[in-house]
Amino acid sequence: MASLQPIRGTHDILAEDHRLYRLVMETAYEIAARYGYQEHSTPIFEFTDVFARTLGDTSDIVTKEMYTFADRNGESLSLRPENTAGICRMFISNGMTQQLPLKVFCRGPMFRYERPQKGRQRQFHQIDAEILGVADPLADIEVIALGAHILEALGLMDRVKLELNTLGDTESRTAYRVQLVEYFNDFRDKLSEDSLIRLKKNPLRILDSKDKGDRVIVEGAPLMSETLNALSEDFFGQVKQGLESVGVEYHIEPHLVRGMDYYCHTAFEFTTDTLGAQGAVLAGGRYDGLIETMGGPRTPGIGWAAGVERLSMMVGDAPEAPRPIVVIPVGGDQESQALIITQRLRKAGFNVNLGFSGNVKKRLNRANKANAVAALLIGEDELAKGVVTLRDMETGEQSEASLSSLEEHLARYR
RNA sequence: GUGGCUGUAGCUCAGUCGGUUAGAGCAUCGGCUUGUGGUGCCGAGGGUCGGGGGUUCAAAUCCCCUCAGCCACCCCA
Repeated sequence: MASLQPIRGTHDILAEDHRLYRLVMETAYEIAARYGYQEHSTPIFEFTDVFARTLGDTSDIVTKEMYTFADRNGESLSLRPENTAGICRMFISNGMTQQLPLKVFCRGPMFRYERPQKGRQRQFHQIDAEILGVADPLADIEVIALGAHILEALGLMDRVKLELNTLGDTESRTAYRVQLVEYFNDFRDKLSEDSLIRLKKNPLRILDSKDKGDRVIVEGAPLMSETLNALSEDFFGQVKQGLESVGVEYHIEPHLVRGMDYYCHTAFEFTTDTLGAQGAVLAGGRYDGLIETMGGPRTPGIGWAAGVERLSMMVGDAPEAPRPIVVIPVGGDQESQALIITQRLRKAGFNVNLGFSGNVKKRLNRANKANAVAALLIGEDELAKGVVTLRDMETGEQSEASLSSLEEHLARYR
């Protein structure tokens, strides 16, 4: 039994879910295309280093959630836990520096070894939008506006809230970090165990803690906004202003930080309270130093990722499956004719199903279950007259349709 | 990695003071209708009671282990 189950945290995506996922992904893709983003794909696995070096050795994703294994050459490989590192690697590998600014749309499966729960699986799917090569806040504004546009198109805006923060540039963040450590050091005996570790490795993340005790302490912590240098403050100001000018509402969330180390300046997250404990629906930020860290030319970047399963859960209902016209040979002798007609109609652009076996009753029954719009009954009598019987499956009305002009008779079922 | 709840037919679920062949609804298949679906009537098939071990004359029911699902912590999309 164990071997016939899918691996924990993975599942088969059946037809209905696929329709829903496609709706989400296609909507996102089409809108991104309007903004000039083109779809790219990177492999679902990379040298482990691609993720380990970029995500930072403090992130949980790298330290305990990656599927890492040695291939037959002993090379350490990992299934991608997110897409940004891969995109930056693609940018460097393909020498795409001449194509800047580069707007990338991606979609595909990601893998994280986590305990599954609502809105969280070990294999899940993300859509992704990134702009490489634009240091200007206009890029931040565009990328966030794109995210908002997609959420709006999916009808989710009323259940989603945009949280916005800045992490500042390196100078501001370093200064802030010093302040934070100083502040939290006074509460060493009161901080949660996790946060004590964070204090050493990545103090900013204490701000994000859900521990009740921590939260009280965090209340009194100094704010990033107080240590921002002029440049960072100006940058953030432009982002906010730009968002206002295009009508994207946001809420400043001073404690919003990012899990990955490579982020700077703008950090944002569209969150919801409709997905249980999983709040983040579409989240991202600016990562100006990332490509350089990987060994590429100094190239700014900003982007976001969104969980397809999470978006789908919020959208709720899957679109209906396409409704076919069903071709039914009345007897065995008409089967070859039925096949020819079926194929002819398919080539003419109709959605057509040829029932595979059984008498008329069975085939009609199956047509009904397939939610057919119409059935074409092809029997001896019909063929003798050069017609088929066209049955509307909604009304039950039947009429004769001449074989020569079948396409016209069926026009309304297209 | 930690904690709570759950696991009986394809699906949703009954069934536990342990006791003969484990039930229902829906779904499936067949018939009433050998050229006509959706509603009706009749009938049939389908279950290692998640898996393993233990207690017992006897286990779906009690105990232990394990796997999986859900939810939460954690983390994040």
